[in-house]
Amino acid sequence: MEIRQFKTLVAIADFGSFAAAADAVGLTQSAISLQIKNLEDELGFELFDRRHRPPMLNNKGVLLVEHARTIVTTCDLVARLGSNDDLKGTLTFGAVPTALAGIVPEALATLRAQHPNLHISVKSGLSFELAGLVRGG
Amino acid sequence: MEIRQFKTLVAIADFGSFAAAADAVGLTQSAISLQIKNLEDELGFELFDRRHRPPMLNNKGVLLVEHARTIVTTCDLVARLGSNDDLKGTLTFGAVPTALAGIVPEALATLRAQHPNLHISVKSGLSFELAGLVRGG
DNA sequence: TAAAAATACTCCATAGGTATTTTAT
DNA sequence: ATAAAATACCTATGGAGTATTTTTA
Repeated sequence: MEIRQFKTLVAIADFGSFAAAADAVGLTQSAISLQIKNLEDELGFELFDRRHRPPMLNNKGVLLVEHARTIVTTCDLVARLGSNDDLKGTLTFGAVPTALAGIVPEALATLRAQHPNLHISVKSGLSFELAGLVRGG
Repeated sequence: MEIRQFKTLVAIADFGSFAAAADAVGLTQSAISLQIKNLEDELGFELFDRRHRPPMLNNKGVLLVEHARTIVTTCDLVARLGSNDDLKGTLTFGAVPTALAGIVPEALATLRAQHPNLHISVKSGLSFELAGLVRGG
């Protein structure tokens, strides 16, 4: 289980195909294919329905994407711990209900504690709805 | 940033020293030392106060341990998704006629295929009627 | 002075790339 | 017929081990 695999999985969910995700994360399609295969092998179950092209997330896949988002988000947060320069302005982000009820509150508290001058706005919605909002700016 | 580094970090926090953590995660002390060094290099700040022996978590280190716990916990959760037993019991849900004729049949088929032990009951009705049923339990 | 961590080096596992084949639309 | 994923093969990066040196309690 590697963070890079989770980032890839999230990218696939957000961009709709292995190839598009490859482009998004700056790797080749075959690398993405292998990452997912290895992840599936390690977990012991499939994440995609391969009878479709591009492969479609199955229900366990969808579930896993949510957890992957948690992990990737936390990593991003961690990566920003170094820059002490205080953030200002407004941050808007979306979260699926599972995340909202899960890690978001605590993450929000941490974020607020570290950046008192940052105004935070949270949108709730399902993955595809959020993706739409992002596309629309 | 690697999951293994976060596991190691948590182990150090829990066991009190690099050497003890090495033992806990089944690696050598030098491997632990390198993992932490690489993590610190990537993040751009130190996690430990080296003037103590064993090194002591500094305040950023303590903060990071919390995030590391989030990540490690989520990974453990993910690893257990495979052994998730099938849903049992009864699921009752309502659908408006349009949905009943549209996406419901296929969704139902999928759901039945994935959870053979789940009994599914469907109520038909208009939105406000269904809302009433939900309120009434 | 005795622990624990850091360093130097070596080896090997594996992630990713290129090229190709397979598959679903 | 075409676009996308899977597969095969190769290379190089870096993670972990052993042995040793440095450090602080």
